[in-house]
Amino acid sequence: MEPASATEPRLPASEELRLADVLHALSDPVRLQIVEALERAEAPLWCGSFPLPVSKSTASHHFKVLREAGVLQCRDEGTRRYHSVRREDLDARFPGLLDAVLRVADESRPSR
Amino acid sequence: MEPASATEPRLPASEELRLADVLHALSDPVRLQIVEALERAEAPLWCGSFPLPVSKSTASHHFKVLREAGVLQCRDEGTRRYHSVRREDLDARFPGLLDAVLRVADESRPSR
DNA sequence: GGAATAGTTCGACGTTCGTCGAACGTTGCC
DNA sequence: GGCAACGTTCGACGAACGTCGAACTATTCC
Repeated sequence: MEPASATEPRLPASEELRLADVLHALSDPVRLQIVEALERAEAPLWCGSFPLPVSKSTASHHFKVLREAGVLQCRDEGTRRYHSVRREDLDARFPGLLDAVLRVADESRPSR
Repeated sequence: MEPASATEPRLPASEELRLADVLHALSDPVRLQIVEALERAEAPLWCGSFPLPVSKSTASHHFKVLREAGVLQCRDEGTRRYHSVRREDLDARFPGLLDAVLRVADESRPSR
């Protein structure tokens, strides 16, 4: 398949974001952890810049799910792919959703 | 297994609600439709009181998923099992989450 | 008792999911 | 060029999911 022009691997437009897709993307503990780490950080992070309890290929898969649901966007720089949360698009389409998810994410993770 | 004392088929306590479980429960279109209908209605509804695009056994399955995630509670009355959304518990544990989901659910369903 | 209604449970089926290691493509650096 | 770092893709695997119809239980009403 397309060698992936990579820098913009088909993100859904903000009006095309589907609630069920976003909720599904956020319903996995590893992906929740990714979104949380990304939001906690001030600057975009690349895939390998923080620890995840899964292999490299699995992590790549989770990032892809989050991108395709419209939760994350990315920007390639050299050999790294920097990810960040699509805050504005998500807030415009689903007001309050991400806030509600992130507000509880950090307290619910350790107790799990 | 247990013939299900039925009226209270082990709902998780409100402090035990897990975010990933709730998000997963809400990430299916049919279940989203159920929650939406229940919230739209003023009184609790029983399973067969509104149309769903699935069979009776599948609908029963979805209600069970929603109950076990802690999204719904039920009360048996005669041959009917009335369901309602656990509004207060959800709002206490995940403030704003249900509001955010339901705010967008009715606009995203027809356009889907 | 018998019939009707409401919901659950039980296989069964095909699909999707999460996970992995191995192989591969890019990019940057020596 | 060669090599290392980074991420994706490709099977493969078992587990979980969504769906169905059939059988079953419990309740209500005649």
